[in-house]
Amino acid sequence: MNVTIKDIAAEAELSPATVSAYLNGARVRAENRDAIECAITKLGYIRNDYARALKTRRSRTVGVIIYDLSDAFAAGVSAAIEGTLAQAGYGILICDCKNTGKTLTETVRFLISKMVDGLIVIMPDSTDGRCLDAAVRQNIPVVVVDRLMDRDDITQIVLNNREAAAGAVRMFLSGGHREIAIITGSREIYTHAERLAGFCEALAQAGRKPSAIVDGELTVEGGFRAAKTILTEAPQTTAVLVTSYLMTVGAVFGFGDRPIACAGFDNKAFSAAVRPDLAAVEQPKEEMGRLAAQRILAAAAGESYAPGVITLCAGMYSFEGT
Amino acid sequence: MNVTIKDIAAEAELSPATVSAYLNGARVRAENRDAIECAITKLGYIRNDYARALKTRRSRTVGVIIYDLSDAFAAGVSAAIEGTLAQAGYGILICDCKNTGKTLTETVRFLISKMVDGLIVIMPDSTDGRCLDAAVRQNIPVVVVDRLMDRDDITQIVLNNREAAAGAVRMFLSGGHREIAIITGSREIYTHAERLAGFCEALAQAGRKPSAIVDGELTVEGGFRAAKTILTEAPQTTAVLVTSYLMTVGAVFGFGDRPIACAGFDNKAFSAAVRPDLAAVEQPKEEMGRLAAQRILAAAAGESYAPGVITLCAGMYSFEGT
DNA sequence: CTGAAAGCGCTAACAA
DNA sequence: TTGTTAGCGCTTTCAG
Repeated sequence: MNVTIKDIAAEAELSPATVSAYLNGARVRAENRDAIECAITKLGYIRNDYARALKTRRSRTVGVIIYDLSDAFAAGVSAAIEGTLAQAGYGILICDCKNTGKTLTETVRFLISKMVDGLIVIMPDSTDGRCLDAAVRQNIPVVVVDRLMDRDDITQIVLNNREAAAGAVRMFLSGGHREIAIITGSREIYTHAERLAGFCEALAQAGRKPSAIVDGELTVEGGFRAAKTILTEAPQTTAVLVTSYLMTVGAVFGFGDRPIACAGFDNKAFSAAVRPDLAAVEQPKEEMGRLAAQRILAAAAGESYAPGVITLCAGMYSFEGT
Repeated sequence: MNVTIKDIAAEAELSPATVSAYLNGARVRAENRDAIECAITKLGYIRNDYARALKTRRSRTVGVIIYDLSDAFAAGVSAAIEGTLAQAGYGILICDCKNTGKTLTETVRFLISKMVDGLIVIMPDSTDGRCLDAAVRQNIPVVVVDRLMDRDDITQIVLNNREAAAGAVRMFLSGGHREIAIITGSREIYTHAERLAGFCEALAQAGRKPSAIVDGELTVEGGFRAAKTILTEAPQTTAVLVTSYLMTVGAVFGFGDRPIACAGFDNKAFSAAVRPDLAAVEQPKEEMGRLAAQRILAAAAGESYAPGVITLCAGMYSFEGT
């Protein structure tokens, strides 16, 4: 059997309540403090957070639901969430929907059964917002990152995707480009739909049309093939916006030596290192994660939970003469 | 207040014990089953796993400690762990040491306080194995992935890194290459030290010496710079082994059009998509994660926990005429 | 097949 | 400041 607060109390010849109080920061007579500390190290006591959570009704754990842990964006945001939360003594329970095959609703229930103090969802797809009902009903603060859902009782954090894409287009235009194409992902995915919309709007504003709109799989290979498609079907193209990082890497290879200007998302490090002619829209992953975590922490600390939409701006890095 | 098993019992006019028994798979009279199910959906009951864990002494949660969630290898292994564990109804509590700044010992204690049923550590550095003492003392099964620690009371899962590197060298040799270099990471890191050792051994066996040994930072940029170094300082080089994925991508750019044969780690998808001349050593991330998770599950299921070292073999993909 | 009672380890009143 | 008591929500003997 494990060593409990009772054992410490016995060893220190005090009551469990006193030990508990001390552990929670209350003032205790110096000699008792020493006795407790001594007993703790001697017996190797580690506080049982489950028992504590059961009593206090706070688990100091938050659930993070993401579609795919292997995705760099999601992993980056998750890392920031973890960092912020860990600093406050919280743990994170991660659920990767992709390889569990469970529905969001089931996953939410699973996490509720784990008594999470908050829920952060990073799911790019277009699942119905009702899958969060159970959590909201239990007053669990919910933050959705990187997409918009049709509900006003949760916090949503998104990038200004339209403006980010439009910015890239304007950069191309002012650089003299007139035949501008886009390599994008499925319209089912919020971010890609928005980026495409921003792209088209900015072009329309300049009185132009896209030289090509090519759908690609969200992989290096997808970007590679999409680039080849542009080369053959819209050879007049001189500039291309690519709406995801992996596709950007593939597209760069696909274009090879062709003098085609490229801008992508999240490829800042990649560009800075090996392709300084490649412009990058950089999503503030750290900030998104930190904000999400802080929202949960604030709610857990009793601050009134104010749902709403937080829209962040992307950084634009143009490197050498694009 | 939340709806508990008592509420269900009251609603169904049964005792909590009966409801609990039913929930745990015991046989109940059909009418009672219906009454319980009915009450559950009516009241929206979700079982409190913390209370259950406290009683049963099993949290159905395992802790995963990794150095950096943003690292593709770690994320891939973690995803496999998550998938396997989720299927068994387990949750995973992820701790990213890099951005919490906590020591491994502290993190282990944190996870113990969360009553984890097992611990999986994916830390490439050379931290002393004693940081796992607390977990072992509590009979928590521990699996360490991707490095070897000097203890025989835990399970360790590693790749046969030496053999993997040697295989790449033999491939180069049989392809007619004689001036072979390596771009590698810090010797402090188990995997890089092993791969370098295997590289040197295989060359020595063929009576040759490395044409260059270049240390790089484990990033795209690091690989890029290392490639440039080889170009200037060992221009006779015709083949290069790179010991990490990001460095491989950087090196490919660094070498540009030069006719230098390359082999890297974990770049299979990348190569298949855009550089079919690039050979790849592929680490079985999924298998590593699955094995780790299964070990924990087996131990949790009461099977005797047999510590030891599991050595896996890498896949070798040579693509077009390397 | 069902119920009563005890307790997992902890905290929160309240009393001393 | 410290101790007593009760109870978080669940499971688990042991009777019935």
